[in-house]
Amino acid sequence: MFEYEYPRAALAVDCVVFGLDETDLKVLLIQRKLAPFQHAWALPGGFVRLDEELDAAARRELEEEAGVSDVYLEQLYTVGTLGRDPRERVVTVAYYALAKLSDHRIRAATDAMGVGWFSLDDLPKLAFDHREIVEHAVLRLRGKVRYAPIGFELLPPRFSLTQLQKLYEMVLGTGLDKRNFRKKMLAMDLLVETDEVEQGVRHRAARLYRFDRRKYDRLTKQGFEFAM
Amino acid sequence: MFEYEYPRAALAVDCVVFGLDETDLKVLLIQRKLAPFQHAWALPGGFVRLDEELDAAARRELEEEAGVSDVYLEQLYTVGTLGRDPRERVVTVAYYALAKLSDHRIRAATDAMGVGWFSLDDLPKLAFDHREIVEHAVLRLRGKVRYAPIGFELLPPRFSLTQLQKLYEMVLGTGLDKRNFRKKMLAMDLLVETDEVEQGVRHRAARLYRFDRRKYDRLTKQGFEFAM
DNA sequence: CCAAAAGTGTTCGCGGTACACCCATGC
DNA sequence: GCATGGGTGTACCGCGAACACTTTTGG
Repeated sequence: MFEYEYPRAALAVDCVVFGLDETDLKVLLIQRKLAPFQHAWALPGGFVRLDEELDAAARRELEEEAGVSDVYLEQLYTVGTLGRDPRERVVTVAYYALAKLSDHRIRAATDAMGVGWFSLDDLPKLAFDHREIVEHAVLRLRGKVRYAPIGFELLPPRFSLTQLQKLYEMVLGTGLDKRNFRKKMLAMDLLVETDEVEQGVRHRAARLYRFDRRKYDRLTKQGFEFAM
Repeated sequence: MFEYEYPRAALAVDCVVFGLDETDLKVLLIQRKLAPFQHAWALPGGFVRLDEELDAAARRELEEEAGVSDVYLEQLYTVGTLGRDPRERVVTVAYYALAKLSDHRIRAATDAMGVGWFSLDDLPKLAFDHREIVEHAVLRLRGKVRYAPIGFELLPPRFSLTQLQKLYEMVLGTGLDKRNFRKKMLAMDLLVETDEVEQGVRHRAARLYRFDRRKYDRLTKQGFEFAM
């Protein structure tokens, strides 16, 4: 047992993991095994250990609860509303993560009972205030994807411009003009044309590109700002 | 005494309070009375009570330690780096606040030994990792002031366009063209011309304006986005 | 040859930027 | 009358937006 002079809140982390399906932007949820909210869907997360960094705790919980690793992870905000956990005061540091659903390890790891990918407009009832956290994460993603090259974290290492555009359309919730999108994206000079093309499609195969992080870092140091 | 099955981190809040002097953007610091970092300057802040919301804790500490109330307050991010407090694990939710230094109550309240306003480029050595938190807050303020009408939180209720422009120049750290600034700001149609003018200046007195929050809220609902 | 999506240029209008002088006021 | 900052307009350029057809490929 551990004793303190004043009462202390429990500290947790929760993760909103986004993944890009062929057709949809999805969120990773797990089914709770224990009360409260037993059997309800919830964000992966759990308590922070005393000797563990916050983002390490987030990654550990993702691995333990959903088998997910190697994601882009960023802190979202911290919620500590009184009564948000019926048991006791729990303050949770929320994170959002971007996973490459094209990564077969992730597909395999999350292919289990009690772990699932849900479309944003088809979420089940969520435990605690996790619904609000997801909403918040969506807004953040929407804001950030326009000013930072994080969209690429949702795509395979090699992708077509159409895939990239679809991603922006899903995240922003709007249609975009193909010619203008390509012009603007290519003009930033951050994509490298590979000599590969799409495979297994029954129409003209699209050229694949990769994101050049090196170049991005270099340009950024010179004051360049990503914008879409 | 309070007992728990697992060890728990202490939870704190810290506030970076910005204020706009005649000449400078300043940060409010307090001088620590107790170890660790006794006598060092630090951000106002303290431990969160178990029955208290996070932002309420931030406001309470501001009031208790610096006599400051009625500020614009927004969560910044949460730091929990191991070893950041030499005593034990402390996780702190950082906030930033914007205070109207024109408000005489604030000037009076912070006019005490152990409370001081410091220019950003003349900060003393700070306790803990508070220096990093301040840097982070400056970046956030710089990013946000361009896309949200929060600059007004630093000015008196009635202000001249020159004051407003100086504010932007200080926060952004760049010079701005007077005619273009006025054109753009007035074009957003969020400022209301009052019939007052600057007092006690020995040159032509500037017209004073006020920010019309109602109008801003209305326009925002219609999809308008503030940008400078 | 047909279906499906890839790929490609031009025009137009608005908004951002650069730029300099006269005016009002207090002392 | 002079010093100090207040206040104002125009020209240009670049970027974002609108918009449609030809090409490639697999079946």
